[in-house]
Amino acid sequence: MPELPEVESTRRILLPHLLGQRVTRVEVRRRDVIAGPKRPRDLLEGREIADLRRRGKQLALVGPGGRPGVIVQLGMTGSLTLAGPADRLARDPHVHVVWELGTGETFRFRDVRRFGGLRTFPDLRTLERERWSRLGEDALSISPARLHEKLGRTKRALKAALLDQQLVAGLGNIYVDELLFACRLSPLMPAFEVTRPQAGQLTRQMKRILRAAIDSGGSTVRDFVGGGGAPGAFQLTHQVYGRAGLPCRLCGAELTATRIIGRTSVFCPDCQPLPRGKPAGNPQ
DNA sequence: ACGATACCCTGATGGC
DNA sequence: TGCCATCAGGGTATCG
Repeated sequence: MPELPEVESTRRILLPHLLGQRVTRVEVRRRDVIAGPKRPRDLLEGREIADLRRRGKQLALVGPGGRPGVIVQLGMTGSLTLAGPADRLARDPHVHVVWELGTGETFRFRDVRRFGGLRTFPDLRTLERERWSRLGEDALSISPARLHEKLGRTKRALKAALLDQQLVAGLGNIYVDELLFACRLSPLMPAFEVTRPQAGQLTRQMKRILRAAIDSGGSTVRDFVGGGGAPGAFQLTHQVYGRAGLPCRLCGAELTATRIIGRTSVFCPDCQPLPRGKPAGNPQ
């Protein structure tokens, strides 16, 4: 499922094909995946694509001078991929919006489960004010001090806090599990008990893991495909995600699965022990 | 205000 | 083979 690395991979693949290209036509096949005005011009028809930005797991298509701005949220199963000129092929019921470029290339928003969607804004300023200001700092740029301060202000389980996009933007279930394993921290420990050195380690490992994942084109779990339609390869290196019941790669203990805020969470009970005392919040 | 929970949705999977 | 239940989960609304 698309988290920061998958979104960034998508951005990098699309960038050279989209930047400076004029959108000749936008075909909206499913209007209800779009929030805000849904006229073709609100989706950049007739305009050039001036920028492709990312904050956390969100991508924004930006027109000249910042007008208009369109947020693309991939959700669980969404993808934004390049394709050839028009589709004469069989209609894919999960392709909801198609952009045609002056070059003859197209790109499309496809989302099977429709947890993702698009959101239009008159300009980038409004987009930033109304949506991106609500997101925490991007996981690739947050400082240890800032992360420590934010974690210190919540009693939730550490994993719940790291999944909160207002606290830090970009982490999802996969990378949080991998991050906590790399730092030997229990997903169930109270966030405020993270020490300053541990926050430093979390920050470093977070960036290391995310960068490595970006370099391998993202994780392909179920049906993520990058901007070029090819799957990523990072799932080959997962240490805990999807490995419940299997032996820990470090100590051999059986990896445990539990649920934290409704998410399956896998960790090593030996390598990631609870500091002592009780877990945070209600891990139901 | 904060934290927990329900809900949206479809496809894959497993049991019978 | 088919049918049903279960599971996956990001973001948001809503509840206490």
